[in-house]
Amino acid sequence: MELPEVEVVRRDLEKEVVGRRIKEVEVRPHRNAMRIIRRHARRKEFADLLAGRKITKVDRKGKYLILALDDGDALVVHFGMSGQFLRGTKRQSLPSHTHVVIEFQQGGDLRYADPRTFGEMFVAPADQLGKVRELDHIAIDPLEDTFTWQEFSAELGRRATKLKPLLMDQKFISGLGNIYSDEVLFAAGRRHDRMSDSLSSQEVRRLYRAIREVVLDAIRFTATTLADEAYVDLFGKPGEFQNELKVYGRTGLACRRCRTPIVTIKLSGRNSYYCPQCQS
DNA sequence: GTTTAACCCTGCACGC
DNA sequence: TGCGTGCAGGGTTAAA
Repeated sequence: MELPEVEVVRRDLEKEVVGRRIKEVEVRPHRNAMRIIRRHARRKEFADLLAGRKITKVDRKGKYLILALDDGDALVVHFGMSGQFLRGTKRQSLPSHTHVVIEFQQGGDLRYADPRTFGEMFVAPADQLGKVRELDHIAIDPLEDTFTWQEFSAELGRRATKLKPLLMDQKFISGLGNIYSDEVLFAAGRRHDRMSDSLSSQEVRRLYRAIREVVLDAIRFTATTLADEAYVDLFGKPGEFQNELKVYGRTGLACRRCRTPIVTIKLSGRNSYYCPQCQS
């Protein structure tokens, strides 16, 4: 789950849970639930920090969600690759791999399910929010106003590495993962293995524009739901950007721009898709 | 500074 | 039908 998916969920949460007061939190008995709240020693410790609190705001930092609470603490959530929030009610049975259920006073609940348990959630106390290790190294967000072409260009100048791992590096720019970095590179006409310090200023500008464009487009199409992954929004509805993908997952299919078959290669354990004709 | 691989985990596709 | 194997993926960490 990458920036667009997290942002769509954030917007849903803003409408659905901001202003609601938490009645009770259940951390499910299965041992994997403890993996999700791994920063807390006990189920009760996590639940007690949330009970009685009202959710006042939902922010996003890279792929992290930050739910602000009325006592200044914050519930920090990362979906890993298979985590999801679902809106529900007490009468609805819990989906399999549900690890946490947040019940609201005004009725209804919010479930966190995550089969592969790469996701995580924890309560950060108000006085430590600024120094949460996972959050403070996160680089600039492509949706922020401060993400300018000048800023991007300057940051790029400090590195000398292959473009794809650089785009996926959350300390360089936040929010891009395997899918969107491939889509960004296609939109920019650059290959995954082009060295970042070999780009002309024109190429840098095109890369910058591609990042903004792809991320905004993906959000507009309510993010990407792949066949083997299960991203859905708060109400279980899949995204639609998978129909707009230009290269990701399209091995052997004709490039939408030039009809050349899309190629896939293995790059440090991750699949990379690109058009050998359009990208250089 | 950069690069690679291993690790965490489960569901699923595949071959036999 | 049923088993074993390998793969996917984000982020961290250790090692090269």
